[in-house]
Amino acid sequence: MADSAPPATATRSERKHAAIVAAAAAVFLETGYDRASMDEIAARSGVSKQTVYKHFSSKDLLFVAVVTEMMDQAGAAVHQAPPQLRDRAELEAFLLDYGVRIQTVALTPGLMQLRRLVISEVQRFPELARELYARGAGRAIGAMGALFETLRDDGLLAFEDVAETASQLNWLLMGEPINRVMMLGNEAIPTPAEIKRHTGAAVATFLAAFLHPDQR
Amino acid sequence: MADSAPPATATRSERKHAAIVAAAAAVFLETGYDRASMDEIAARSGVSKQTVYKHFSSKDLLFVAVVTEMMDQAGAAVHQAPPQLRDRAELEAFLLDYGVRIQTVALTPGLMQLRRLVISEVQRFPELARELYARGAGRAIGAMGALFETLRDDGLLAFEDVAETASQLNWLLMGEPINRVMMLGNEAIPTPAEIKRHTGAAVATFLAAFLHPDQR
DNA sequence: TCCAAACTGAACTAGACCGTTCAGTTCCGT
DNA sequence: ACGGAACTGAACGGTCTAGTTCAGTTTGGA
Repeated sequence: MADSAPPATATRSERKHAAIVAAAAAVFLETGYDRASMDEIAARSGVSKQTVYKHFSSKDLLFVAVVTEMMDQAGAAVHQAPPQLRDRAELEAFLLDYGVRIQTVALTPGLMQLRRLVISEVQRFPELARELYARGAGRAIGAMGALFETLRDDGLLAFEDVAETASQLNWLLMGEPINRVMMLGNEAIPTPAEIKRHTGAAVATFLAAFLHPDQR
Repeated sequence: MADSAPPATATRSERKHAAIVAAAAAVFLETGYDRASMDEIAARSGVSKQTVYKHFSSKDLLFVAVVTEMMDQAGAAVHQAPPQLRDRAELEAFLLDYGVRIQTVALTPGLMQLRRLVISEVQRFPELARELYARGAGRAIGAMGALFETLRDDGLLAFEDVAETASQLNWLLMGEPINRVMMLGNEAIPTPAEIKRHTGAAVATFLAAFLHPDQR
């Protein structure tokens, strides 16, 4: 019910460890930290409670380990190499592709629920929220900023504040859907067609503001 | 410790009612729904537990009443009449003022914590989250869209999709700060100077994209 | 093959908390 | 001023949970 198929070659202890993390992730995401019961996590792992406490000496530590693991998995799906962009058309095509991709990856039931979970425990586990922010918006904005500086050098973009500019693109793309889905629930996750339309509008606004005058 | 000075002219029952709501708001905001204890709410209200249950027959109902009340109070602080804007300079000045004002009102420790609280209970009380979204971003975008249509009629703005355009302004302004503060905590609330700078950048981008060509 | 480490299953401690109850007191409208 | 409604304070039932303990079983490396 909560397996991610750990390799059968692992030792028994490793298999149990993975099963506990997987079951705990499911239970925490479904019920939140407070209502998640260690007994249910043990039952769903197919493991005794004793064993759960052998691997994770408290509910707090298990929670931190589980959330960190989920962030690792989510982060692994996002990376990509910086592209070579020669003119306005290539830039626009890249931004459209990037916008669709980042929304498709981020607006996932699991990631949105993880976000809600982390926010709901921001007081008790502030370092988890910091980490999620750093790996999400922080990372995206940083990487985009680096790309923008080369594009400015190439005379494709014109702007003053890199961080502000990259942040504006990010929130033109993500602000509306991420906040709507957070509040209205995962049923409000946009369809691919909606993502494409919204991305087109956001990229148009961005280019109207930051495309270098020579490129128009 | 949690009083909002209910008028002394009210009946005893009304005073107790108000005290319960105020104390419950504080406790729910501090600890979240699950960890909030009815005993502590009663104690902080200066009221017996029996009386709490006389006014609110369950923790659920008390929570809904308290959150609704907080949303009412927050919503009352936002309204304003649609302005008359004649040229580019007036429009720009209005947008700068609007941007600063909406951020100043929304990026408040109480409102941010209310947002976290509602998000953390989105599964159990989806109607509260829907309501908060409708009264927050939904209302702001709707009102701004109505204004934008008159500005288009007046030849000040040029755009295709009203809702998308109003949403873009909203998230250019609010996306970055609201999401950063949600994750990094209320210590990350921007200073007035930061709000002003960020608003200037957002409004510049918006006008670059949507100011009518005749107005440049 | 053998033994230490890991695991099982179940019981148990200790505490929190919702919602109820009760006997007695205070308030307020008529 | 009086009677009913609201309130107090404390206790209690019932349920749930984190974490521990224990006696016995399984596993896997040397």
